[in-house]
Amino acid sequence: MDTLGDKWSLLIIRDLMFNEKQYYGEFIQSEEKISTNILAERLLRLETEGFISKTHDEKNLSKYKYSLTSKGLDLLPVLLDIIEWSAKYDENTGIAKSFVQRLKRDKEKLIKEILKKHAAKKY
Amino acid sequence: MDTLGDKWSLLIIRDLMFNEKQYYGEFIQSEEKISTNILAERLLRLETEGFISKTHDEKNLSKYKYSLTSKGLDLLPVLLDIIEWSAKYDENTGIAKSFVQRLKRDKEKLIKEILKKHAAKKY
DNA sequence: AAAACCACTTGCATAATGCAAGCAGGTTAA
DNA sequence: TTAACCTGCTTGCATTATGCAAGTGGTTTT
Repeated sequence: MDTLGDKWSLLIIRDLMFNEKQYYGEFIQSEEKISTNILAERLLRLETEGFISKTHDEKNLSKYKYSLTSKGLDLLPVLLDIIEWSAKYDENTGIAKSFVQRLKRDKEKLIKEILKKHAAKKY
Repeated sequence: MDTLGDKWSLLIIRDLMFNEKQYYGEFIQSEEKISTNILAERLLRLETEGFISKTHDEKNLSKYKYSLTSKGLDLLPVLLDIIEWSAKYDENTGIAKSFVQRLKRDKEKLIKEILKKHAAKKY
């Protein structure tokens, strides 16, 4: 996991996975305040490594839209386990308790649901 | 996950979790070649953050032994999911196929088994 | 046509990492 | 008992990554 072993890559993927973010400007506004040059470099690298893809936004052709590939989406179990761990050990994680509840109750169902949502967004 | 979002911390935890490594010198010999200053700093940080603990080796009191705390052990599901992901997308990962098989078949049982092994080592 | 927006790029300061050597405290061998 | 040795680091310095602020080029909005 050379590509993801840095401070930012996983956060970008988290934003794509759970926070409905798709545009450069949306990542910039994330609470963690990534700087613009790093964001650009990470997006390019994640694309090069096949975790995300970059397309023209169909509603506004001058904008680019980033989305997860299947390789990226397959990180969902990892992210969910990290969330579960964080809910146990990290105080101010900002994740809704109801989400953690669902996660513990039926992770498989939750996974399917999230994947479905992403599949729907593609069209 | 501020503590683990760097190049090395998770690798150290992996070595503790799966590769039976416990001593400074063993981490140094890992294939990834961490440098001594970084290893020292990471071990201290992981200990400070409660992921690992440092004790005197009972068989050789001049040596230190590192081991995972429960907070560290609770990262096991995360690590297993990463392994599962890697087995799918990363060619030369060096993980035994039999292990990945077991992982897919019955992750829960595997988790319990690994935790048991670590519990046994403490005494 | 001017202003604003969006997705970056560039330049430079600061921080993290890599590399090689050194060193302190305990153990073993002579 | 002294010297060599092992272990777990520390130190100094070069290289690389990250942070910050400003700038640029194309597009859209007014």
